Amino acid sequence: MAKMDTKTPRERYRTQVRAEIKEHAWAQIATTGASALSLNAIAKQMGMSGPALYRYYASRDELITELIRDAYRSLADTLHSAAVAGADLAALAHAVRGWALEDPQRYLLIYGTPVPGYHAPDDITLISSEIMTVLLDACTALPSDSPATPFDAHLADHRDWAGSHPAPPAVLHRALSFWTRLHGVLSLELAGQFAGMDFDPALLFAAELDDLLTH
Amino acid sequence: MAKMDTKTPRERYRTQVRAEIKEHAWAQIATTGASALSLNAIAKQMGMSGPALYRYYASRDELITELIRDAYRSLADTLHSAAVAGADLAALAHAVRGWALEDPQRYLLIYGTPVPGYHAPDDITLISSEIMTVLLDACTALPSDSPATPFDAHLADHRDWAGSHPAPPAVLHRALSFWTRLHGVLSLELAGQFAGMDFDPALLFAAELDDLLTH
DNA sequence: TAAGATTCGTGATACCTTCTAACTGAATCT
DNA sequence: AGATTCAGTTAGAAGGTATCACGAATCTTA
Repeated sequence: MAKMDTKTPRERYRTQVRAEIKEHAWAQIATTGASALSLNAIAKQMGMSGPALYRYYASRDELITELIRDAYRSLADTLHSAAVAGADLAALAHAVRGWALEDPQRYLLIYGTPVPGYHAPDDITLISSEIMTVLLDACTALPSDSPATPFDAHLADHRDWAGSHPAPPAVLHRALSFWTRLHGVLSLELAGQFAGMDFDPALLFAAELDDLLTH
Repeated sequence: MAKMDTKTPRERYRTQVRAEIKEHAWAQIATTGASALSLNAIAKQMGMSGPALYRYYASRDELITELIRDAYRSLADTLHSAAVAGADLAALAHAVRGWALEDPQRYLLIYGTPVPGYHAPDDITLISSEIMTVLLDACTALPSDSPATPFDAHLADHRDWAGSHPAPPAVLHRALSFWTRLHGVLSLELAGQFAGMDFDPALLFAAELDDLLTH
């Protein structure tokens, strides 16, 4: 396919610098949050002066978009490799939780408060549908004996988002519940909303997951 | 109690300007998000020049904190008056959803991505416990026939956050599930994560609520 | 190998932002 | 009436994004 030798040394240098920029960006985001990300600060940390960074990323937005893309990619890969290793829905849930706790701001970059005007490029939407596919597969593999709800009927007519996945409405419903419920616990935990209360969020997560699997 | 005459005309003017500043702030937040809130822009919109605003709010953080406080207050009032009007858990859920859809950024200001360093003042924490109390009351009023889970046992020993509320562990558990599940659907909807998929989020919300009430 | 083209990094600059400081003028208090 | 308080102004520091023009290093090509 492509030339094996990672192309010219200049491009190698270029991609390496881009990677280094992203590493500093992640470090900064982890401590200050994405909204306070400063290209200037990154440049100084790397020993070069301000505008030099714009040779590698056209704008702050472009860098953040790339970070979002990488975050999605990382989550999709985590789930995919878990699924390949034979993970069931429960294992998938714990994989997501582990991934989120590894770097809370990375999770929140994807699923947290969005900037009103921002629209993710199509390739990112594609990755998110990859994730949904893994989820749907895992839900399909689960026995489903719950009665059809009104929402199930609605989903029978609104299943474009599942692409060509042959899952029945009940499975689509389960996938959505899985997503929203675990996100509910996880996002509140990561946002620190459970801070004062001293119960263990992991147990709430487990309880929600159990309820999801047995009902 | 206090002097009825809303105090001196100067203080009246002061509080009126503070209110006007907050109104402009909310308008700005609704369109640009809280992270892009600009004191300068607000000042210009009000026909006064930049630094004048610092007579009313010592810093950008102080203004945002006040907005957060007002948001919490508004949500607490909404829930409280609904409860007083005899709302059950389902009605409470719809009250929350209505309140959130009224101004998505206001909801996300409370429950969205937090700034890592930020710590809300105590009086805000107090309002949030007010909300929790209304929720616990509504959960108590509901029949509860589910078997005790391991998480229930854990909650029996970690119930400080419920204050002096006499709710049994199963009710505490239900309140937490109520909170996290509805937040799960709501936050993903408000964040636009359901954008591509064309199902109706209201029906997913209703389905989650129904599941919460019947199981 | 030498010339030409490309690309990297720099400093200068424009225009934002938050926020402090010094000053003016008007309203309020004594 | 005189003193004080307080709103609002301009100026400016410090820091941010982003563009531009220029020197310097490197790659390509003849």
